[in-house]
Amino acid sequence: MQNSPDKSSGVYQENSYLFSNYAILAARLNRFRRTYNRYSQMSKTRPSLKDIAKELNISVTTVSFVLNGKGREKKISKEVIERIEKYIESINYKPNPIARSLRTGRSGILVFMVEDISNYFFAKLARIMEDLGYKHDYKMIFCSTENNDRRSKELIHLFRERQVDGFFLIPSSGIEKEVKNLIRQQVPVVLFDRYFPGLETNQVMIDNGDAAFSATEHLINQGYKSPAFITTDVKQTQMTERLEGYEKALKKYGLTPNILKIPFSEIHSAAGKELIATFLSNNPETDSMFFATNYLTQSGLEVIKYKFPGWLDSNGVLTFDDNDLFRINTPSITAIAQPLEEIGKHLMSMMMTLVNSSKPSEVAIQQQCLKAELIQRESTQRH
Amino acid sequence: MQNSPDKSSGVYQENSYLFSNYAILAARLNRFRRTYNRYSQMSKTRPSLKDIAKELNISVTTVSFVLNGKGREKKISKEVIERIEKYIESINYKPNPIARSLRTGRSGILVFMVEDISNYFFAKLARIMEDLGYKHDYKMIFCSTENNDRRSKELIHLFRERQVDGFFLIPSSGIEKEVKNLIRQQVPVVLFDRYFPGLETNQVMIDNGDAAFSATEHLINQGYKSPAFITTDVKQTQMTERLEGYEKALKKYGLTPNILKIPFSEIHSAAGKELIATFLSNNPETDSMFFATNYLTQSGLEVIKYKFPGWLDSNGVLTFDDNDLFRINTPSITAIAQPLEEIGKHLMSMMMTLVNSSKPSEVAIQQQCLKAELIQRESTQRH
DNA sequence: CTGAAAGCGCTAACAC
DNA sequence: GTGTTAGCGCTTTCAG
Repeated sequence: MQNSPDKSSGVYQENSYLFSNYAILAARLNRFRRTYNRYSQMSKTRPSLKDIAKELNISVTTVSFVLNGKGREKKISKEVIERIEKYIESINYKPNPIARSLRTGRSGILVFMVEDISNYFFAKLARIMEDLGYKHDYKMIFCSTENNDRRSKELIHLFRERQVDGFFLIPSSGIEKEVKNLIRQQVPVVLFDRYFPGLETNQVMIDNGDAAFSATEHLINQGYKSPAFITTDVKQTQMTERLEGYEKALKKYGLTPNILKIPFSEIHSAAGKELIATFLSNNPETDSMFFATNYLTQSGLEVIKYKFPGWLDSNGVLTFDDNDLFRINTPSITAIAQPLEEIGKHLMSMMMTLVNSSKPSEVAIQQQCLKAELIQRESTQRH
Repeated sequence: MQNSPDKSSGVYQENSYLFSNYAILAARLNRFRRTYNRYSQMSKTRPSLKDIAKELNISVTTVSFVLNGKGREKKISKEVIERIEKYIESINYKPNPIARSLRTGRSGILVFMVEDISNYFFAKLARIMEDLGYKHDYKMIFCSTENNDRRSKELIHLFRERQVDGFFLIPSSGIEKEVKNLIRQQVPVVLFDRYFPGLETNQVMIDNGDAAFSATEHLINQGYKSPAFITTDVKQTQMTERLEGYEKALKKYGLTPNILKIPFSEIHSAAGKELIATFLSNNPETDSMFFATNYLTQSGLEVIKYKFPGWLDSNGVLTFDDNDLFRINTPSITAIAQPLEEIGKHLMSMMMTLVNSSKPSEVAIQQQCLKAELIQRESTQRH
């Protein structure tokens, strides 16, 4: 028996190996050892599907089916379904999501990647998305890219590996290729805030150009003759469109544009504030400033407060992106408010159509362009 | 051969099963089918450890060891190590973190649970933690509990299941049991902002009582005779300590406390603002207000601006928690600033000692109580 | 209708 | 030094 009677047969060769007494005993020993370890750990480890099946004397398959609500579909008997559900309930069993992810490739997690989660606009939107995700049984996770390509790429990779089910993305300028890749690999992606002009993506934007145009027109209508535009040197759509809106309005009224571009790296620094101060000194005719983002406005207000006190008494200020404290400031600041709730709603509904499709890249491209609202406050009331 | 010669032997019985022609063939068929499926998917699927091992003609063990930097320890030859590393590099292989988590029970993720991620204080701290985590090779994820027990518990469960490696927690009042459980189960937990008086936990707090005392004393020294304290009805430590600090100072100077407690549910609502307005009307002797949190201050400033214009010209305002815009406001607002960077630093270093221990619950309890800083601004300068 | 078993990709105990 | 293999907990195909 120890030797295979027919060396030429693969089947027998395989068996001859199995028949070696040593091999058999070693295998059994191993088996016992595993089982032992299994039981000795049992007390600390949570019950698994297998445990439930064993306890109920049915197979894991059946339990799994019931667990995933496929009981009826798989024609499992009512009594069995009930018995399983009752037991699961009673021991408060929850399937291990990691194991499930490993098997299914899905995770129930959506990522929300913004420039800086501590910025008011992004933080508020994140909060809204967190609740919306919750409603759809998705967990949202957030991260800050600093509008930096390397960091964005790293984060995309990281989450991709962790099997997140979809990306809400404020893209930094150099990640077009990564975004394309995600889409090609059937990963649901929705862009917002800014987009790639050459790339057809699912996205929800606001009409930056229109909003900036109206805002500038508002300044002009209020009697300001020389509105300046304070922006950054970022070349992404959200910024270029705002600039164009401003320029278009000035052109319409035959005024001369006056633009200050602050390097992105300096937007939170003293050097950035210095640039604003210098600009204001060098352009004394400026009777109003339109800031392209809320952090620029903060810097601007600080400069005005400490270096040009009284400037606001006779001059105007207007900002893109609202903020609770702009309402409270004296004077309160006229602001272009993005419709956060609406943005969130559209983002989530687009994402849901994508995650529910087996071929997200073949879902018809969805694009939304929302209107922002100009909230007129004291800072643009001519006295 | 088909029948076991000795039915009484378990060994032979097992083999007799294996020897059934049908069973063997079915098994082989299955095997082939799987393999086929495997290869047919190959093009879309990322390379796995097994693929690498096959390609390099070595075992997965060896590759795994090298991958985890155990090459030297396991005495794997230099050439092999190099060969593996080069290949891994060349195909840009990254191990699947889900599979790794399933196996190891760890995830490389830390959770940061706060009351409301869109609140300035929490958002800023989150941003700091995100960067600190990154430095220690941990991914941070954030979520908002709304200081609500049910939600906190759900989130803790959710993340616990997902094998997060540790919790930074601002506990809501009713989750003491859950926190205890986590600790008992050897899950690293660090509390901050507030704590459970009866429970010895790893924590980093600030000296709320001292800060509130000094701030109140500052008001009194500035000549304010009747400072009011505007707080919420929340009974957690961060709030009760602030209140005590205020009361202690008033007592020291023989003044009468005047306290407004706004229900937590109304802190962001119009009703909350109404309460402040009513308070101010009913207590005309109030010559300064000390707000216990930054959102109360926002409400307060709004009420003052729209219902009591000019009030700030002769009265004072002071706030717990700083905010960029308090600096910019006119008048700029005197604030108690928490040392965010320092809090973050301590939180992370405590967490690292916990995650690096095999028995986190046996690590000596670590507690830090940091000092907050009073930043004097215009809103408390007597004119 | 239910069960057996493969396999997701990795780790690590153990064999040799 | 290196290879074999069980097993983490689940899903799902296929058999019967």
